[in-house]
Amino acid sequence: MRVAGILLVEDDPSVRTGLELALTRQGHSVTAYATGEEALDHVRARRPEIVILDVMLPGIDGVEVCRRIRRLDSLPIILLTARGDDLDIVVGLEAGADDYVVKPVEPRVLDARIRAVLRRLESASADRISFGDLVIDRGALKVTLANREIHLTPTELRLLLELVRHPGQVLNRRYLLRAVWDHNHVADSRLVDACVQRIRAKIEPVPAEPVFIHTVRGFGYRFSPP
Amino acid sequence: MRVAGILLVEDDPSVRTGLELALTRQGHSVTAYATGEEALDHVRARRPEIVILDVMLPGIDGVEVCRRIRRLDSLPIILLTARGDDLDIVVGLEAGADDYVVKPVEPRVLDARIRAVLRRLESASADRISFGDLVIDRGALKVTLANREIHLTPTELRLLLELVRHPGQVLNRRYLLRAVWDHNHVADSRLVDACVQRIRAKIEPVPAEPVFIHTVRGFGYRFSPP
DNA sequence: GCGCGAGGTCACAGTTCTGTGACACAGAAG
DNA sequence: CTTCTGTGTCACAGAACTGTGACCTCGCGC
Repeated sequence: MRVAGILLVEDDPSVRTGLELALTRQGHSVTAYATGEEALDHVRARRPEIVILDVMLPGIDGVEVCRRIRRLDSLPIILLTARGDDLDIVVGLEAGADDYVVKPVEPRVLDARIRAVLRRLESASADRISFGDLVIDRGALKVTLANREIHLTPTELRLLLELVRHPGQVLNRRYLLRAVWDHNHVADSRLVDACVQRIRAKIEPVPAEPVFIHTVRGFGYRFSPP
Repeated sequence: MRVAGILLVEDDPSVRTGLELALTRQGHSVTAYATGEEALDHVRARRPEIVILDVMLPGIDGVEVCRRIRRLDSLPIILLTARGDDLDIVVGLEAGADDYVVKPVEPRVLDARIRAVLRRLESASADRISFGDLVIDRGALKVTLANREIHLTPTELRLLLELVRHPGQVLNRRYLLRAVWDHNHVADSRLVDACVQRIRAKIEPVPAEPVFIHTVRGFGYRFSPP
């Protein structure tokens, strides 16, 4: 069961307690506050995983709290409100909210929406890209092939990332020199070729018949997953 | 104005045409189909940016289409339906949808929800993280401070990324040794300290009074943006 | 203030990385 | 086939990186 650090902000004590209890039952870890100021302090100090924010708050209202949180962080925010007219929804979402839920809401629906938002965040911020057996973990700066770790040097990794960034496209040597080495090198040098060769030696099962990095004679190299 | 490649799937011709027109007016580029099969073919062939999917479809229903798209790709999906009861919402979201909208829906509300989902996707997959003047471009593996490029060595970059991954949290030396050097080193070594010092020398305006990487005596280091 | 332990700083040697040039090789053109 | 151009391969020297140990400094408890 996933446990998320939820920050709940709701001024009505009975609604707050009810939601807190329900979300805790769903397996979340919840911290609840009644005002926007407290919520902002909590965000600054503790960085919750997700914020659930009532719109009608005393003091700073929910939409404004949402805007201020956005200035601090890009963490997910779900707005919660009794007012469900179209303009409110549009304004709320444009303030940077990820979802807008109209009260009263079934706890399991809210839970499903929380999970949807978190799931999206996770899959999108996944630090790894994979092409068949080849996995590039950009968070850890590691590359694995069929679960075996491959050691790439910084230059090799940069070149590979640059190629991978444009899958299927042919990138010429001049472009790669600029992008990876960022100096305007002599155009005629074995530099790129040598680096490609070193990468191939590490990631291609049969370097002579490349599966990942293909040579396009007269143009450059193309990364295309098998 | 942002232009998104939207795939719209809706069997009712009048609703389909209406939404297509409205979304086009909002600046999106829309392709519309009436059945799930056509939609799946389109996803396979063209990879739209986002899919808006009616639940009640002839043949394969929307929720099932959603599941099958998820097997192909993690692209965002908004479910659209006339049935708005709680169970439907939960089932729809659990099938992998990013949002669930009940018809009839104001076009500008749908637009706002589309933008919210796309915004989340963008900010999460952004290749660059910035903290004040400090910008870490994980795509290009480059770090800039106040627009001046800072050269970090691979080990330094890894350590910085590891610290940045847990903003506000104190990470102890043992953890960092494992995460960055991944061997169980002698605990008492100046290794981590020396590396932190090297990073500070490069990114801290006044290394003696660090703004980014703070020492927490007795525990370790904490990255916290200024 | 004193002493202690934790962290900062530094220089250096061993290691790794990288750009270069020479040459081999392959594919296209004639 | 011959030639020509573009790419693959390799070894090597210079450059960059990194872990280590010694020593210095700071903060804290006494």
